[in-house]
Parts: sequence; structure tokens; C-alpha cells
Amino acid sequence: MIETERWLELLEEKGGRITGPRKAIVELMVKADHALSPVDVFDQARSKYPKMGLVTVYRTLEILSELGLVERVHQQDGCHMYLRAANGHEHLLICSRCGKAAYFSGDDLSVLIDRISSESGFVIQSHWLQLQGICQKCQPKKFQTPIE
Amino acid sequence: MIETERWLELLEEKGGRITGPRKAIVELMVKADHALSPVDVFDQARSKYPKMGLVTVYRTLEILSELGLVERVHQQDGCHMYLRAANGHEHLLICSRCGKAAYFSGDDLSVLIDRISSESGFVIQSHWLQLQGICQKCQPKKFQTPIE
DNA sequence: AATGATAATGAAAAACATTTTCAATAAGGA
DNA sequence: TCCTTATTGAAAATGTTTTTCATTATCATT
Repeated sequence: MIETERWLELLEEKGGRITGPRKAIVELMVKADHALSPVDVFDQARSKYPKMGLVTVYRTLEILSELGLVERVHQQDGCHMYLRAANGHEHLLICSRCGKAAYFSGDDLSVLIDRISSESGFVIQSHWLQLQGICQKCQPKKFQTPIE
Repeated sequence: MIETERWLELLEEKGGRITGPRKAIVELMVKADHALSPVDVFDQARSKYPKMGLVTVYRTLEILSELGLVERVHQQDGCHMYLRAANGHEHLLICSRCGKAAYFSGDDLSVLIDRISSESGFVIQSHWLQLQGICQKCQPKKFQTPIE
């Protein structure tokens, strides 16, 4: 649970208060290994903090996002899921069926980025590399009709 | 305008009808070099087809998207812009200020993908590589990167 | 421990974005 | 030209996110 503490300390350093709803959301996001929508977070967090409001989930995800601890996940069927942010040069590998997340590193895009920068005249600010696939658990079900 | 014809032919082959609203939207998307929201498309397309409804824009973008001709653009401040889809192994370079799009190629992620696939157990379906930056027009002059 | 300033909360309402419904229209084969 | 049916626009519905505001709770200061 050391990671939870770290997130809460960062929140505090930024001038935020540590509250019940925030603790519940942080605990949940720290250990989430599947992308979660605000409503997913809301539902799960209410078991720890039943008075939780959905608005607080939105607000807390925004703060965690500003702190770089959480990131919105981009998927072909929408972009309203959240996940622990990638650290350093990690990139996301995500299951397009169940949202299971894995992180990988090992690419080196710096040469490419330098080249594109000078060819295009753009000042490159960030890059985004993500792999979509089907995780092991979902593979036997690959040919089933997707859940609606 | 040969590209416009190609899009319309693909639409027709798919069993769709070629209509005024669709022609207006296709012409616009073919030559768009900035990411456009459905409302942007709506506004621009109405100059060619004043009766255009916003719903038709949504529907047409969806069809063009199914045909692989148009793609939703993912940006940190939202994912409701559209752009001509990348062809083949092209990837998108987008200005985070004005939405100006450029495409690049020259990466080879296949080795990385094979490695991640076997390490993670995921069956990799697709990959997304995108660079975010500031285009030349949006840069303060003193920071401009000269094009080579 | 009690106090007080104010940050954070939840509920309701508002603001957006997108989709569905449906009657009227128009595309394009017969 | 006719006829079938895909397409359209308007309105309503749906879904997501943000704003507003009165109440509550945190935590620095006593």
C-alpha cells in the first residue's frame, strides 16, 4: 500500500486535502489492472465509502490526472476509461475486450522523433504508442459476439 | 478531385447511395489538413449544402470510418475530431494547438510487437503511434525549428 | 481539544456530445 | 416515369461531463 501513500502525499503536497472519498478512489486506481470508467470507479468505491458521489469521482480523477498519476485510456470504442499512468518510458498494451492493461517498454523512438521534427518543422511535445490486442484470458472467447 | 471520386465509389460499392450531403462531407474530409469536429464539418459543409443536418454529419462520418477512410483523432483534450485515415503504415503527427495534421512513416514496430506479444501472451491486433507537437505556424518565431 | 477558514462533498441542474425515432424526401434500378 | 427503399432533417432521447450551491469535514491554528 506504499503506492497509495505516495499518491496521497503528492495530493497533499499540491495543497489538496486527504479525504475519505479520495482515499477510496486512490486505493482503487492504484491497484486497478483493468481500465475503469468513472461509473466503474463510482460503483467500486462506494463499497469503501458508500456516500460517494459520482461528481467526486470525476473531480478526483481530474486531480490525479493533473498529478500525472492517472491517465485517460484511448480505445477505438471510446475514451472514457481511466488507468494508472505509464511511468517513464512505459507504454500501454490493452485488451480491447476486457480492458486488461499491461505496460511495456523497450522501444526507442528518439531517432524517429528527431527526424520527424526536422522534416516537419513541428516541435514535438509528446508521443503516444499503444498496442491493442486480446489478453490471454479473453482469447478462447475471441470469436464470440462481443459483450454489449 | 480523384480522391473524392474514390471515396464515393467505395461508398457505392458498400451499397450506399451518393447524395448531396455525402458529397459535400466527402469533399471536405478529403482535403482537410486540420482535425475537424462534427460541428466543424457541419458548418463547413453547409456552405456547399445548406440544408445539411448535424445528424447526417455524424452518420456520414461513421460510414466513412467503417470504410477506413476517416478516423477519430485522439488528443489529450478530447477525442471528438476527425481526419482522413492514415494509409498503410503512416502515423499521425498533430498540432496540439490548431489541430494541423501531418503524416509520417518510417518506423518499424514489428520486432517490438512480436516481442511484446510473446512476453505478454496478448494477441496484438493493432498499434497506435502518434506524435503531438506544435506546428510551424503556431510556434513563436524564436523557437521555430527550420525545415530541412 | 476546540475553533475557524476554507477545501471538498453530494445533489440537482446545466451543458455538451451523440444516438434514436420517425415521417418526409430523393436516389437509382426497373 | 415509377417504385422500392436508403437517406435525410427535426425532435426527442440518451449518455457523459461540468457547473452551481448549500452543507460538511479537513486540518492549521489556537
